[in-house]
Amino acid sequence: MVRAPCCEKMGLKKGPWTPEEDQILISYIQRYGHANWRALPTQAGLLRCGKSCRLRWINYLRPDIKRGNFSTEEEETIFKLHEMLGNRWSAIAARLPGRTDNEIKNVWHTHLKKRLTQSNHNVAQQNTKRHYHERAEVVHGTNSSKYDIMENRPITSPQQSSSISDISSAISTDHDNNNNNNNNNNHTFMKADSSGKLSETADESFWSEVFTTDESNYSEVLDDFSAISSNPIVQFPSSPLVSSEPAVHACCSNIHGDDMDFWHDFFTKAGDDLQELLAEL
DNA sequence: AAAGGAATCAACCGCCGTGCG
DNA sequence: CCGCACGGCGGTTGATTCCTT
Repeated sequence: MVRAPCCEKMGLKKGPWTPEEDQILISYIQRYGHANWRALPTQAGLLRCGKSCRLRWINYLRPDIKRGNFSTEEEETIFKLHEMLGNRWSAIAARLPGRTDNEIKNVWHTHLKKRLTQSNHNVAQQNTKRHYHERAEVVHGTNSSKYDIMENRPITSPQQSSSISDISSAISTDHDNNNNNNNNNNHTFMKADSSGKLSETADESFWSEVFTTDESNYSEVLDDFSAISSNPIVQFPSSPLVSSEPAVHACCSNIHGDDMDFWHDFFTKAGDDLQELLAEL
């Protein structure tokens, strides 16, 4: 049996929602839930299509929506996640409790993108290969002068810092200073060894920079990577400050044959020493 | 105070993946 | 397996508000 035709557009209202419509939608969802968006407006007595009802609820009427300006911490998180995920607004929103994809998208296009452009303009994009070479040394522990053991993170000069860290510091240095201790665990990334046990490895900025060296869309790369790995570790961490790179790192241990060659080439773009790093995995 | 441009953001559009029949 | 409805998503629009001159 074929389903009923898609929403009848005749007579359906468009444009801004009135307070009365909002109240009808809120009351209905509170009482009956929203199992079927298409049927909802008819049952609730609204002259709207299901999509419009869903959008209104998701982006505006939900009780857990956080209104108001984005905090510095939230903006910083958006920068980091956008660097890693691209325009996957729903994925970014999932890591920002109370914020919607639409809201984040708007903030990005109205505020943050401009800041990013300005930041990129100011940051020198020089000596990339040398930079990753040094970073690889850090991972191998052969260049302790560039690695703060106590802080478990590399020491970078302003000229070497990534776009992510530049943006972050541009937004706020106080926040970082106040939260360094709390965030230390988030900056420490893990990888799986041959037994599947997690062990400590490079820090967050290291992996961010590895992946941002490639001009291609990071999210596509990540998707490809996840698709070829059966490692159950491949999960997006729940904390908004933790990127997906450790998961990518972890699933290297399951990659063989042609796939291994692909990723070998991919990492080669970031510097010859990274070949050794991948070989370790 | 008025006009015009810029910024903001709610809402729509169209596409895509998924699941049902 | 195919076609369709549906939910979800990202891109875009346009009305409104804010700012500058």
